[in-house]
Amino acid sequence: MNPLCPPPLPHDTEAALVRAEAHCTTRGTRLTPLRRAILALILARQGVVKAYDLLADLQAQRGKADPPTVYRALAFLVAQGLIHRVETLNAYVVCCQLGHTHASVLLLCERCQSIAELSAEAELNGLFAAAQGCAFQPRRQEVLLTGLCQACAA
Amino acid sequence: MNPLCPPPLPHDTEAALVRAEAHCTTRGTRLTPLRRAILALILARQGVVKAYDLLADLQAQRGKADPPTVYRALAFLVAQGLIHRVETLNAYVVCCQLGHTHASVLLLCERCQSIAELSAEAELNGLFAAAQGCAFQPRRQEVLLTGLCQACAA
DNA sequence: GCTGGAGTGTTATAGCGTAACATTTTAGCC
DNA sequence: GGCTAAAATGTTACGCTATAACACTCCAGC
Repeated sequence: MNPLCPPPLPHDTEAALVRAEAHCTTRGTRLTPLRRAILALILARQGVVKAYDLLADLQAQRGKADPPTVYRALAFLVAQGLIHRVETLNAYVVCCQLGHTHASVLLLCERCQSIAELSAEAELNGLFAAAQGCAFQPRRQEVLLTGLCQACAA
Repeated sequence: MNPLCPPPLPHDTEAALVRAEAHCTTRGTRLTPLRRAILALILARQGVVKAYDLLADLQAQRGKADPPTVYRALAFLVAQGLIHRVETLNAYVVCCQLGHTHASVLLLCERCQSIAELSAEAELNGLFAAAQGCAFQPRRQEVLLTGLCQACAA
């Protein structure tokens, strides 16, 4: 049982898109061609992606595109739990566990900038409990650990 | 033992400045007049502060000021552990526990935007351990819980 | 007094994100 | 099929956030 998330590189883009489509259908939302295209671009970049990079990609594909187009699609994908926003980087990563709303912990390598996703339900629940102990009602979390990935630490 | 951090409002600005000064002296760094002034402005605003608000304050005080002036001071204060940067908000808050490098967990109320700071060493250590279990070497963390503060939940 | 480094001033610009409104597309209904 | 309301997208313009690059000042230590 490896809690680390994805096979970091060889995303199977097609399969991921099919899964995303099913995920949206289940939720009664629509993965429109535009949204699907942008998700595909994110998957194609395999890692952390910036909005304006996607904008450039989209412009390359279609000749013209403006920021709101990208940002709206990103907002939708985040809302569906298909991608995560990484605040520290002003960037986005694909979620590796769509379908089951999970507590995400992101691991960012400060050397190679790679991102992995950790499943740490128990630890996060501890954190939530601690907050509740202070009469704070947590609803969602943003947890980013910065450090060295296995490869870079070697 | 209340893990929640500060008396939320009545910061004793003078005392905090004195403490900050001592903190810097200990570390061999200099809380220059400019840095001190900006820290004072942050303290005066009692809560989460945006860089350009500080810029406006500084301009009001001194007639002229430019972004790098503020950002350099903020970078210094963050480096000294005197304030925290809140990525999600592109904003800054005073640290309530200067002097002992602590693992900060921020609690942001999504209704009134107030920020509190939680001491949850044990839970964070659990998180670090989980990351290390995946051969990731964490160095620092950014943990933000969003939800409802005691007042707003009532 | 010279020098090097830290701190600050100044100008310009890059990067990130959204408001507001127009237009098109879609789904549901008669 | 045609109608309507809501959702989605296109388009324009702009505001906020942040940093690069270079000049200048100040001060400690020799």
